Amino acid sequence: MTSLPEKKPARRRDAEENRARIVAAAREVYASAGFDAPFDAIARHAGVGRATLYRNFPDRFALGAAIIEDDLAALEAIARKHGDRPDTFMTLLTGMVERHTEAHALVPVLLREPGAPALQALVPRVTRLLTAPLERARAAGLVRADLTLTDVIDVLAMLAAVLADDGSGRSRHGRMARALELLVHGLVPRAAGARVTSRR
Amino acid sequence: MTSLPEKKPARRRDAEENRARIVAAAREVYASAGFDAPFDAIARHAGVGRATLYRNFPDRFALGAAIIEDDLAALEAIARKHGDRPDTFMTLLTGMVERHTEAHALVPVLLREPGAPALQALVPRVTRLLTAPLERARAAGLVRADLTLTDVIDVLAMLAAVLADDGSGRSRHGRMARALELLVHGLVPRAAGARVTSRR
DNA sequence: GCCCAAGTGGACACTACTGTCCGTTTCGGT
DNA sequence: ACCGAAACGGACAGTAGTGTCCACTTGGGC
Repeated sequence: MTSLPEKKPARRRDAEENRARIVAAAREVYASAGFDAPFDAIARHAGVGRATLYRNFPDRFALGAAIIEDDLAALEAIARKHGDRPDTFMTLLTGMVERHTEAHALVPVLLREPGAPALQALVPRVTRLLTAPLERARAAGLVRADLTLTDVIDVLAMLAAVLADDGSGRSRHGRMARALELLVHGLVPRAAGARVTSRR
Repeated sequence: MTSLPEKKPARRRDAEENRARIVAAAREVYASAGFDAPFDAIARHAGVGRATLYRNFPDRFALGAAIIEDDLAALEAIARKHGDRPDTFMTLLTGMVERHTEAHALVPVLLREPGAPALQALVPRVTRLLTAPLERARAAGLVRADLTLTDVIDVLAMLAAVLADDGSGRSRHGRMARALELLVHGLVPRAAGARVTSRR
């Protein structure tokens, strides 16, 4: 069903270029103005008309999906390259922080969008990317034994939360790195017996 | 300057009631529809006209500030009650999770809003609430020695991030508690030497 | 019980964004 | 170089939210 070679009607070169420019522009605009940024602003920033944008991406979710797909591909490449090593999981986590995080931060934000069919299609791919590395990291004792995939999604959401500019002048990268550090090692000292006494 | 007793022009009873109803409604609407929820929806949910809402709160930030002020007062009471105990800091953190978190979650979200004069006025109050307990917790070794106030604000933002409904059916409370647990104890096992090798 | 100031909420004009339509331009095969 | 198809982008009408105005209602001092 996916192997029909005669399915390509041959895209025009300029159309392909425009598509790429739009995705790049969307990256920047989403990063600076948030995911709710006016569609129009993205078109203007990309130097195309709004109609062109709509022709390529029916709605903002499709556009978000395109961005995420790029990043997902990059992360999958990292995972492939690192193979079965038990620290692949941590590498993926830090990889998201390392290579500037606006777009990756969309992953958790968008995955929990209810009415976004284009995005739900990506969920299994994210699952596939993370499941095996997480399992191996757990087996090797690099992460706590009770850490689930759901936890990881939430962790990504938490990391995304510190992306918003707080006017403190600290770079996004610096804040992300610090947040990851806090998350990985926890708020309490390693040796301390402090615990969360949420109910007696 | 604040001690003029003749400054009260005597509010009317029904006006006071409406104001309270609006704040309560805003709590629910913000929680379920997010901080960007239409002002109109809040008015309708409170059973008042939009003009009444605007008369009480010139913009959504003033309304947000009113909500936060309530919660802040509650947390200040907790802090006062716990006095100098070194675990007051953790109690404040868990307190936010315990007593349903929609509104408290606004704290970090709103504190980093750039154009929100009504909110910036609350910053020193938040600072005052947290500084001493944090210091005492650090001194007692209950939290890591390098934990700063800025970190704590980011932690609050991170906790807020898991409030968004993810459709998983897990309760907000449950997710918050889990997120706090992860944050407090970290992703790596207590004994493990795993570290974030973000740059070699 | 009366009256006026305080308070109310529906109506209105305004703005920002959305999504589509259509006349014009550009690509690429011949 | 020519031509048809593909792609473009400005223009347009529709919609949702905002903030204000004003004729009407209500509380509370007298």
